[in-house]
Amino acid sequence: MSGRFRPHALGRVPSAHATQLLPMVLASPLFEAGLERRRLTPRERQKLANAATRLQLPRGHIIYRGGEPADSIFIVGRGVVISYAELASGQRRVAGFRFHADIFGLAEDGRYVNTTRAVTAVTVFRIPADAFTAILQYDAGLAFQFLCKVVDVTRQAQRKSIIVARRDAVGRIAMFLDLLRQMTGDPRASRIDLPMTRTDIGGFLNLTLESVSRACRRLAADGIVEFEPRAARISNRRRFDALVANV
Amino acid sequence: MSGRFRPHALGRVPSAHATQLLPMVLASPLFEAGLERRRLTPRERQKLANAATRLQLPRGHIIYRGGEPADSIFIVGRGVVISYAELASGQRRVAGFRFHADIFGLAEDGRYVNTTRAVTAVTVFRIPADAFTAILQYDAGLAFQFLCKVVDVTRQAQRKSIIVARRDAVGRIAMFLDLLRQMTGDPRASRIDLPMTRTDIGGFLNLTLESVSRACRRLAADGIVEFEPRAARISNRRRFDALVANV
DNA sequence: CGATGCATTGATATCGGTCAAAGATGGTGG
DNA sequence: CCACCATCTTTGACCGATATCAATGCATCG
Repeated sequence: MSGRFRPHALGRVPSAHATQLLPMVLASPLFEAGLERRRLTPRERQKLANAATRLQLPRGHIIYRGGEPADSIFIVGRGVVISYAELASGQRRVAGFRFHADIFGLAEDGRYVNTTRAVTAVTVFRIPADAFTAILQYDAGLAFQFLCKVVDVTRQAQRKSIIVARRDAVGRIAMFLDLLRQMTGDPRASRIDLPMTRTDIGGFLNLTLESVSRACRRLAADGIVEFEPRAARISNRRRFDALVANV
Repeated sequence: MSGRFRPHALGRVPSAHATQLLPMVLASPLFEAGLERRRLTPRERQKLANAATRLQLPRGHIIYRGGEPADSIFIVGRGVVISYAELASGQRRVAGFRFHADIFGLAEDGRYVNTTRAVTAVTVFRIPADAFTAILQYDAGLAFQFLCKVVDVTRQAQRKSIIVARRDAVGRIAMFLDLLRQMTGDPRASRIDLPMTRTDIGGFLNLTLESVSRACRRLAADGIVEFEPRAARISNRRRFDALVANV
């Protein structure tokens, strides 16, 4: 989707939050031609580490709330973080989950958009927005890494919109598991970590927690996915893939 | 949502572009001071016009299909364009609608992601991607305009996700009308153009065309919105706003 | 070991999907 | 200018799936 020419719509954008602009720039045809795979060098890693504060947070800890002034960006070191908007009705629209090496804390109009909470005990690195901007300006390599990250944001937003468009709860759960598998580990792995609650999953998929529970039980009853306390295991790959592809 | 560090996910992107544009964006005064409203100057307009081809297309014309090699970007001059993905099932997931001055034709891996079609008779301007890139690199003003546009993309994607999360068809239609009003005209106007079909609206809202029709009729029966052939008129502002806000 | 949050299961109601058919609209060509 | 045809819209009947309300079971952590 695309709006009209409305420069003022940007509002006041502190420099750090300019980073939000970049994903779209990258998604544009300008950059369509080619980048090879690349990893952080020790030097780049060190640069980031110097600017960062390491935080150890317990499960359930609120990292920031939507609407608060945004002065830092965060990178997940270990654990899982959930990002959600709280609606007037009290319902929570879950925007997504953040895993190892994911960046979060992008802002709009100088304030955080969503609330983020530690799903598990987590280690996160906090980097002041201005320091982060400064690093990116003088380190093309890091800037590039960052661009890769934010492009992923749009990609996953698209994927989410396709998942939620499905009507059947079972299909949504299957696609959700598939999404998690792709984000957190080996895309061909059969075991998938599920540290979040049914409520959180429901918030992401627009389902009630009861529907999530029933859909999971049905997948188990049909011999497609086994559920362990905080994980899922695909027991029938063929039927699982068929379910996921059935869009 | 944010993915993991997967540089290769971008596909093949010439590093030259990424490294040049990023510092430029970050270094620009835009992100230091906040931005005031700004319009295309005659010179900027001329620059774009020189690079563009003007196309007159009839209603229903397919501008490009998802998967085709992407070599140009487009700007809507007059009329409305729809952007959608065709799923394996034959269903269409409508990503959004493009109006006057909207840019579309963003690509992934060198190919268009969605299919775009003229909802009405349209005038669109086609600009080769490389020419467009060149202009942006040497014209910070235009680059800024472009950034404003693409920021709008994320903003609207978020809004769509909230709309689709609603369960009631009537509420979704109301929010959709509200969205259209904000995009196409005076946000306080009571009359809203509706050039797209019920099927197209349903594709956007994840509803069948019958459900769209019923929801519209219900809004009419309740005296909240009147529907004319290709437009809607809000007859009870208070109740309409309450419906929209009831998220 | 008790308490608290989370998951499961059941009964019922509601809402949108599906199938079907008729009605309105707009565009085209005679 | 009018008639016809294609497309879009409205309306109805029925069904199925999920939300909702309610209660029980289960694990995890002090």
